[in-house]
Amino acid sequence: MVDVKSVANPLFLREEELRQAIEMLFFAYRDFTGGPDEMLAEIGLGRAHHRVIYFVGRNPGITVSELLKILRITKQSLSRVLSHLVEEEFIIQTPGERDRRQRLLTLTQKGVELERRLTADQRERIADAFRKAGADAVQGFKLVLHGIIDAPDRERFDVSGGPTHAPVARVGNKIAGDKMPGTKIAGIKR
Amino acid sequence: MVDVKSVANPLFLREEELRQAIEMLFFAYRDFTGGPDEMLAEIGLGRAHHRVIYFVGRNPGITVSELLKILRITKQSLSRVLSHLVEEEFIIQTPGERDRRQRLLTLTQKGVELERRLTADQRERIADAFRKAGADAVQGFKLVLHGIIDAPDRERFDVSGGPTHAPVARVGNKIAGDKMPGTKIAGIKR
DNA sequence: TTTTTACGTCAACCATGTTGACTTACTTTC
DNA sequence: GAAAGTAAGTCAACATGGTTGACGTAAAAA
Repeated sequence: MVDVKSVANPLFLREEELRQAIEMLFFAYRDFTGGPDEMLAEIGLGRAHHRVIYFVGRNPGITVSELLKILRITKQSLSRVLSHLVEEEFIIQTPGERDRRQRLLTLTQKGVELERRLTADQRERIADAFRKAGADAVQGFKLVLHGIIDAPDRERFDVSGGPTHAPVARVGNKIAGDKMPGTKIAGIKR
Repeated sequence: MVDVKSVANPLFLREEELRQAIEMLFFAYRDFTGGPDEMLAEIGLGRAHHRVIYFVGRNPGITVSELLKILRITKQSLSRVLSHLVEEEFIIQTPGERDRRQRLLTLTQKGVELERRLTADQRERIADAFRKAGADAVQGFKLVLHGIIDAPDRERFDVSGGPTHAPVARVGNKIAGDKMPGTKIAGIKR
């Protein structure tokens, strides 16, 4: 039989569609973090360490306060994981050149290796999903995620639709102004 | 100038694209849970309570063990939040008819109201993102998320591309067999 | 009747978040 | 050059929500 609701009541469909998205986000995130969590547990680290390692790896020389803005946690909370990572030599701190109050954070070789192992798992999961879904779906995926992210962080991402069907070398089209001089943040590298 | 890397080294682009997706997932989930978290804090509840309320609301009469499978936490952990929710009369437990060992979970009116308030925030965020991105992007979004989710839970979702351009009344096309007789789980309602 | 299952409970522990108060070193401003 | 502001760290106390392990009760299944 025909599903009456979807024909007679578009509002139900909308509600249903949105709930589906909410749930998929829940399940996807749960499974997305599952792999790394297991690896981390084996070496006595947690998800919080992963996040720090990830964003330091992504933004070498990042300052503590920049990292705090990304993670949206308190410095006391960060301190716990960060000092552990420094003790265990996954991360080194070097005083800033221009401002010597800053402690610039960088991964050590050991840190880089761990980061690779952790991210490899997630990258593979995403890559599989991308492959199955196809290039257009990937573009849609990014567009929607982009819209879900709060405005201040949204501009970290260029989602303007890279080379899918007709690869075009986009020349010097500024997408987001650098808010933090001297430091490129999460994913905007041009 | 043209970005040399994306032209000369497609592997770099791929790596870059995957990392971008990883980060967007992080930011999106962080912001996606932010709204409800604030509301919950005001009434002395946490994200864990939200998840329970959500999935009970979605699956009225769900058993404890089914809920545990969805949440992937221990029963001791669930017990803490669940018994609180029962005490505060957001949820009622009724013995199963066929199997009287079971405690079937249902939202009270108070529970339904809270669920609405919490989910409204998330639904609005998703709806905005969907509106901005367009129908095709939404379909891509779902397809990719679907691929990210582990196989066992994947079949909770019908992602076959509903009515976007040409609405078709799909007639009795079985998408996933019921694994749990008598109980419809998260998003599969036909 | 025995065994298995669904659910609950007590206890201890851990990871990771919070607030609040205070310190140190360095930079900026007047 | 002194005062104010800022980057980072620290100590302490607490909350939330996960974990393991052991044990109990009632009902269903073998």
